[in-house]
Amino acid sequence: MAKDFVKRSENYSEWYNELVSRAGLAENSAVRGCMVIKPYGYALWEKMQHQLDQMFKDTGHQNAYFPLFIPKSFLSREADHVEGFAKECAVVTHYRLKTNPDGSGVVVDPEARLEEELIVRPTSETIIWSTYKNWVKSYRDLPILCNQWANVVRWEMRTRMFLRTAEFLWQEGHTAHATREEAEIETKRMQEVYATFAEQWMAMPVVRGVKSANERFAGAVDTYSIEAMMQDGKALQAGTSHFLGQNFAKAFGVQFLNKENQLEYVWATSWGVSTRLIGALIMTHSDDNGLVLPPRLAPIQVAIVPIAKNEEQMNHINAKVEPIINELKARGISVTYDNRPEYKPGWKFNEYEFKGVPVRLAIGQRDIENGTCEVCRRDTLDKATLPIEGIVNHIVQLLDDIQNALFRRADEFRRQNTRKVDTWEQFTEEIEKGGFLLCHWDGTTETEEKIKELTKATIRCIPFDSAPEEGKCILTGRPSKQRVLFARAY
RNA sequence: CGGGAUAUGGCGUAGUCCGGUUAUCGCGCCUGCUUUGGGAGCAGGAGAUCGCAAGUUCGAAUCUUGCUAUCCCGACCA
Repeated sequence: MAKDFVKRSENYSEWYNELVSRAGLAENSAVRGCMVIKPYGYALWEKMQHQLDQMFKDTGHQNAYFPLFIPKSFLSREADHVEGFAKECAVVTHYRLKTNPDGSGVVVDPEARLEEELIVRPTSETIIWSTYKNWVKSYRDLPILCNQWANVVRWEMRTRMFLRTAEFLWQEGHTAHATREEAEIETKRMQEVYATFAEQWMAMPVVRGVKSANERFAGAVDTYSIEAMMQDGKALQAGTSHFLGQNFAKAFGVQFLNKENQLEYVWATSWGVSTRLIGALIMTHSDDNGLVLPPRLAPIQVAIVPIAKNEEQMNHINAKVEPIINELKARGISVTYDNRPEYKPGWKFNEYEFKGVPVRLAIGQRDIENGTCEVCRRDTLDKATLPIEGIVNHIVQLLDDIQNALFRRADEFRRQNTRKVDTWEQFTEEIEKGGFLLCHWDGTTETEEKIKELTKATIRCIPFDSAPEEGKCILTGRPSKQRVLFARAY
């Protein structure tokens, strides 16, 4: 057990913050609401990025990059869009500083005021659609399937590392299509890409569904999301894919000539996931001993710790371990051999547990004599002493087992904390326990907002796998044809 | 933007009510020796204009006023 570490069950928020900093993922910066992603956290992000990027390319997308700054007038072209983002935009008004006349530091040069203010992108729809206008003339120019890896700024009042920071890293895909059908297929395809990534790579089960009007992206016709359940029972929106209809095409005048030589507006989608996924990963698997990372995303998959009483023993162990390292690397497994003399084995054990390294190998004099090593798996902390002969095959299999076990554990947790609720009384009681509640809802925004006001619970999504079923709205008693997913959310 | 709180070595803190030697302790850091199968022990050492500014006083981390920053609770969070 780690020393002085806040327990998950005692204070989930504190546990989360301390875990993020002690595992070396990130820390709060001098700039309010912003976060420094440390090397280990960034290595994890790079692993995620790499896999997602591959999946985007496999579905026909290309990367591009658009400007950080958006002219203020662009943002206001789409009415819903500007309303949704206006309250959280950072604005650039000047382009120059000058020495303070009283000699103390620098001040903004009032002469250098921009004619039109620039907005630091909170999302790039507007700048991208103003660009796409020039790219699209004919049906032959379609579809446009672009993705950008970038940072965005949303001036949030209250922030939380990885989950909600003023600046964050993400990818945003923006596509243009000739037909509604094609755009709708694209929207769902990307939602499925996200769901696959979450489940197969992050070992995090998600609910696929569509957002209610209230929770929809500003400017979208439909928003599809993947929703995950965190260990404290709260929901986390882990990724969204929006069908934008022709809203942005009309706002920016993006038209094309179809085969019949008629002018048409293009159909659009946008979709994104962010470094918030790291927060999701932490809150899905980690425990009181620190981070638990799924093997497929862990920057370090295997850590090897030698236990030597003197230099001679260390030399023996070094020699014994070298072929194991080479073989692991040859199998595409990332491995760290930590023979730093300044730290003791116990310290290293704790350190790698904190960092969530899936498999740890310990080799000491005892093992050298017996031709064995100790294998410890991070998810269960089970230890086994096994022959070195064939250990690499064992590790390859073990990494696979851990990946599957993590998913099963998270899936089981989610199943246990998802309940059907049919009365208001039951609802107010159950929502306090956390978890997902499947309930009937009359389909109106007013009811949804009333429920939010009374219980802080929101409709996370209308799940795709929710079968048609006659019922009565938990609040109003009006008829409903399907259950929707309620939860308190991050 | 409302309500509450805090600000002391790199980090976490005692001291503040009731002003008075050289500002407390732990972690971390440096040096040395002994250690190494679950965060080692001992000895020595470095490191602080007590958030900033002004005031009261023989004397301020401590009292007063102003400012700044941060945290928590609300509001906000496509």
